[in-house]
Amino acid sequence: MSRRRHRQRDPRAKCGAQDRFGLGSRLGDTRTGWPVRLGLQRLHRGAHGWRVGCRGCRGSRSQLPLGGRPDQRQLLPDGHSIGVVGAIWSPAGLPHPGGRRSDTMRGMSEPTRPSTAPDAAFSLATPYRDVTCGELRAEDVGREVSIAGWVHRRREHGGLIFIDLRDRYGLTQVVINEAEAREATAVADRLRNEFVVEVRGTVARRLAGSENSKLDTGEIEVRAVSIEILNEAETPPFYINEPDAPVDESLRLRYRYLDIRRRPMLERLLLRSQLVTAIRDAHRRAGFIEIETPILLKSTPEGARDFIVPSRLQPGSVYALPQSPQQLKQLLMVAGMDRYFQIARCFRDEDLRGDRQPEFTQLDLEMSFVTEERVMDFVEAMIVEVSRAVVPDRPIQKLPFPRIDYHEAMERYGSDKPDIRFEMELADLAAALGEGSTGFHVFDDALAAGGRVKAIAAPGMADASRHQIDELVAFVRRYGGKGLAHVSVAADGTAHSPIAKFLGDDRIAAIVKAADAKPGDLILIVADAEHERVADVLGRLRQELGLRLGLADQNVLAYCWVYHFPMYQWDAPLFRWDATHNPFSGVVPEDEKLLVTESGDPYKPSRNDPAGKARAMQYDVALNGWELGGGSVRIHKRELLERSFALQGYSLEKMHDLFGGMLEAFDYGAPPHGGIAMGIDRWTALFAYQTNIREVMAFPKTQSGTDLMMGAPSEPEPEQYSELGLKFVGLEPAGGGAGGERSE
RNA sequence: GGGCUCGUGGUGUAGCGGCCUAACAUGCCAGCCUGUCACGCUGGAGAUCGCCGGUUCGAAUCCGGUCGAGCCCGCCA
Repeated sequence: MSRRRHRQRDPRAKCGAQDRFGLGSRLGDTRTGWPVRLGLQRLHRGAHGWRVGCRGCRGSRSQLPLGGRPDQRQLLPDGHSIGVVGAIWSPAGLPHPGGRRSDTMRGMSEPTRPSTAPDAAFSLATPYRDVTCGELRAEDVGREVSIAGWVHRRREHGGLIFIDLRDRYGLTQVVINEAEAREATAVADRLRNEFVVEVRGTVARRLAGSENSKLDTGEIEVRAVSIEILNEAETPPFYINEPDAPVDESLRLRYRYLDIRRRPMLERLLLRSQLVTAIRDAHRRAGFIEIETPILLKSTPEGARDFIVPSRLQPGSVYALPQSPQQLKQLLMVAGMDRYFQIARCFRDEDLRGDRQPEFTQLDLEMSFVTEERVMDFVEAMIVEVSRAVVPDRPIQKLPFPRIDYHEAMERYGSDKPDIRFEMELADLAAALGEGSTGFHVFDDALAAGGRVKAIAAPGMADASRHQIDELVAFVRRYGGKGLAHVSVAADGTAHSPIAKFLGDDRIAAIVKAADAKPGDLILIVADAEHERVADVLGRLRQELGLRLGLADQNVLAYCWVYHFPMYQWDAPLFRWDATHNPFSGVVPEDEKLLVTESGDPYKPSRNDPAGKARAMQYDVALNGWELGGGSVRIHKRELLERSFALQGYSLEKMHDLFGGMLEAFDYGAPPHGGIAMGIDRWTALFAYQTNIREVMAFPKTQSGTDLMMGAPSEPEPEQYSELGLKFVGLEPAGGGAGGERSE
């Protein structure tokens, strides 16, 4: 059984991006909708043979032994297309042990396509239906079927009533003819949108000329013999049958179960399911095992705020929900699991954003006996495989992914998650401004204080209006920039700038050159005594302009790595070094000697310690300007871990209180290990052309952390307080109620 | 903790000091219609403009507060 192409009228199809995201590309005809890949050019190391099968339906697989080499692709008379669908690995084998990177890529690049269609062995028929609303075709004409679903729309023509019946799988037109089915007509008269009904009838070809090419089931209709109302429905609070009708989001959240009936949410949840399926498949094939870790954990003070769960059995004590399974996955490496992964729910009690929810999902993985390169190689190959499987139509900008040193990323893009879909890189103007005073005190002051003057050239913005410039200045100030100087390069190549009278023409010309500005460009200059601020402000400006000016191809997936982050960041008020990412991150071997203090006492860190220069074996993966994931190779030796923790301001005692179990475990033979965590919500959102992860979550929370559907959070019952030995303090006397301040 | 935006029949919007006894589209209800598929036609019901207070002869419209939602800064190892 092949579940065929499901395409519907979708007004968003006018938008190329949305069209590409349409179901058609993924739920495509399993025989023809799947783009043919020319697959493996040669067998990579570690593989035991080719896996051969129908590239379309993935059925009838056979295996060829090592050495055998099937033709790329062969079409069989029955329509199956035989070709290489993958490689056979030794049991749970490593796809490319020690393989070169190119081998890695090739080895993992054959996607196993996740499908939401069930296998033939698992019928969707139930006592209420023989078929779903998406599967009847011309060849089914004459069948007597029972079909169930929601009333999508009703069209009445006197004695003739049409019902579009909807379920997850599609839309099928039911016709009720008063002359043929008097009782069914009486029932159909009562039907309203979203009623749940079961229809019995005969599949018939539609009258010539009345086929609907917008529907997969458009060649046929079900002529109703009888209709049973399984459940009536209130008129919904918003349109379910108009996918592009705007609806206030809080209303959608309050009635999320109705929102999910709508096509766009359904599509996104399907996409998410496919993503997770592809992830699981890629990991299984690479020898990873999926292990669940506890949700009730021990609270640690660092990082984000913990969600706290009071313990009834241990009154006065609390569990914490995991911010990530970080320590547990490292313990699994100590436990010898070698390769672990998990689709893990994580919790952080921090303020929300469009890309941040209090609970979210990570792909969490860890590998033993690895180096940074080894982890990045695998993760990259996995990402490529998953991307090609889930969004096969979207090109990946560059393979292998660019690997950019942290400092280089900050220099060139002003961001540790650069959007490399467009250029507009940051240019340093120090050399162009020359020695001595520039004549413009803003620049002079910045440079004299050891700061920077940097610029970007915004293409085509030379004749920006005063209003536009003001807007950019406001933007810059929002992120702590003091101001924004600009030089516009006219079409004839001449440069104009309000600051030309200070700098002089020579310096302006040098700036144009340094910024690599073309005629028509607008050079935007930020100066600050703190070079981090210059990078941050210009980086944000670059990202903003890249999107506003349409420089970024919405369809491209531009993955890149940023690696060798600084190990620590000085925390002035607390007088200690904070781990920039993960307190367990390892230090780059040649920087290990830097993990010392000026004072000589490891427990007395100070601002000028060599540790400030140490680089971590830390890598982030960015996608189109979003931080998609981050990880590191960890410290696996207790001595070094203690030294690092000492710099981070932990006394030996505190260390043992907080990480005692972990440190003890490291005494029992911890292998070198490293891993990464990736944001599943963000990944899905980017795949779905969304900028808000709520759009890819079934039941998200509002920006104030409430669930508008369930009414969470809510005040506990008095018995719950007493059982837990809790007492709320500081709530307003009456009507404080839900959503009040947290109390421990 | 802070800044900005929004809140008008079921839904989406218009109205932004008197012309509003609040408009439009859609939905809803009723009637007609035997080939529609965003069916069509006719008629009808439905909001006092989130809430509280103020300014004014007069407030949906201005001001203050409050509640809710969104975006952002801080925060998020």
